[in-house]
Amino acid sequence: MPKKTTLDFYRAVYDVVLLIPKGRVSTYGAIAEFLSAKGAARMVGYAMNASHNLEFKIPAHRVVNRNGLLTGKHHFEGSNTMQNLLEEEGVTLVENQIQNFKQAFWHPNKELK
DNA sequence: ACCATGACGTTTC
DNA sequence: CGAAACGCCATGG
Repeated sequence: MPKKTTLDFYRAVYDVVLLIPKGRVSTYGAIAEFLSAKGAARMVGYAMNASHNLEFKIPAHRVVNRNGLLTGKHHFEGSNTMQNLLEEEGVTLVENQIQNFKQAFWHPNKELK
């Protein structure tokens, strides 16, 4: 069997992120856990950073940390690009913090795999 | 090969 | 409740 490579991990991350419904958000930890790489939440963020170089459009703005805080907003073009994109999709934000986070949180289903 | 860094998360103080 | 320490693992110098 072919062994897992980091590329496979990145690809899987993008796959999951693309599955996040519009107006919903997910977290690095949840995605990592879904990919059986629970302790590798940082890698998910790393994958997002690398996603800028890809031709695919990755809705990285739908991925936040477990607090519902837009920790990665500084990695987008402007200073509030991420927030604008989310609000445009119907997510309420206050001071880079997602309101009703529990409600907006979308968890990947293992059945989906 | 070693050390520092990071779009994270949990535990501890 | 806020800050720091630690664990995690890939990437770069």
